[in-house]
Amino acid sequence: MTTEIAEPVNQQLRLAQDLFIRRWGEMGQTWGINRTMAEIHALLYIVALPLSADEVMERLNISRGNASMNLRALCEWGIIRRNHRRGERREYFESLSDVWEIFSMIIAERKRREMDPVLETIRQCREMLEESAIGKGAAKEEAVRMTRQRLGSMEEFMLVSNKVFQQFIGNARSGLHKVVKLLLKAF
Amino acid sequence: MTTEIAEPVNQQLRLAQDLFIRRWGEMGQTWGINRTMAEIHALLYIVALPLSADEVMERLNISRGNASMNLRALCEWGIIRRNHRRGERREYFESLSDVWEIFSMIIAERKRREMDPVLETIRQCREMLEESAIGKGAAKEEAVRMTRQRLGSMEEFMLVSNKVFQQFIGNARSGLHKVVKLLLKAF
DNA sequence: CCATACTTTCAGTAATTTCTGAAAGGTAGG
DNA sequence: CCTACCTTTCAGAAATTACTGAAAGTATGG
Repeated sequence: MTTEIAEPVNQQLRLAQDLFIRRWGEMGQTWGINRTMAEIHALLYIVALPLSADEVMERLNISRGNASMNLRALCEWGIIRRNHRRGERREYFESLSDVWEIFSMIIAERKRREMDPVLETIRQCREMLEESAIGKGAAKEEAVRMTRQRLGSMEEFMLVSNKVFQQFIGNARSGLHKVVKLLLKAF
Repeated sequence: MTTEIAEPVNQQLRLAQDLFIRRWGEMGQTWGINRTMAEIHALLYIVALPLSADEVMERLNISRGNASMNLRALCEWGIIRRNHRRGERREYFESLSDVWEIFSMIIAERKRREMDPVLETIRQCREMLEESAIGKGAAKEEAVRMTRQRLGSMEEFMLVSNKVFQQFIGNARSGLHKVVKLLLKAF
């Protein structure tokens, strides 16, 4: 009974989901995330159900290998979860449901992978330009002073950003809402 | 006189700058910015001086065409500026000096290019799933309800984020410092 | 400890992105 | 309106990144 009535609805649902998935994939690309990975996450998020690798590969028209690798990467980012069912061998995957939590995970991971190494490099650069490394008089040279100043500003900016992100992460869902309210009131 | 003393210093300065440039280029890639574009910006930022296209291409070992295209893209992002000198034909380029301002520009541009289109798509998806589009009973189907709920959460999240960014942008340098202090005190 | 039912890996290939260099396009001064 | 000097464009080449599919790996129930 349900099927006869539901068919056009399911079609429409599918269309809407596909639209979202495609757009999300495009956005991912411009943020350095490969399109398929973004699409898989969009799919799991939008259907709001656990899906097997087979269902994912069929729905997105991708190979088994591709699905497997990207599902694993998404698990490593912590934004989808593996999901065993007793009495079944097949594994299912589902997206975290809370958007705030999803973005916390992404921010935390990006900080660790990308901000931290840059901070380390800046520290190294500053060491290379210390008086002890290039001589006392030399450190006063205009070009050196300029570069040191720029390194300092960037370091300060990134340290402050990191602290802010730390707060976000530490406080996850309720914290984020709180932060936002504060921000909006502050101006 | 200066040159004899300064030579090793300049070498060391160059090394430190190159280290920063290379790392910044790597980070750019993982954020969806091509390496050369990130490197050019890193160079202009770190030397804190206007450079000509020729100087850029020589320093980074890239072709004239590549330099030209990426310098133009950076200008479009608003994070470097063209710089004519009276009595000279050659153009010079320099980075914005304020890190907070640089990131404001980047955030504003990304919002416009990437967040806004996604928001538009979400609105479209929700329309496709309204009662008027699929029938009153159908709208109650579990799968439809779930997807609508997810679309709604994502839209809310992005709208709030956009508002926050708006504030950042509108307030630029002093505003950002203010925001940060508030945030850090809030917990 | 085998058969089954899945998952992961990875070498080769396809698709995409980025870069080059030469030609065409400005433009300012003469 | 030329010449000298720079900048931009873009077709083709190079480099990078993503994907496939088949073989190898793993775990579970009998």
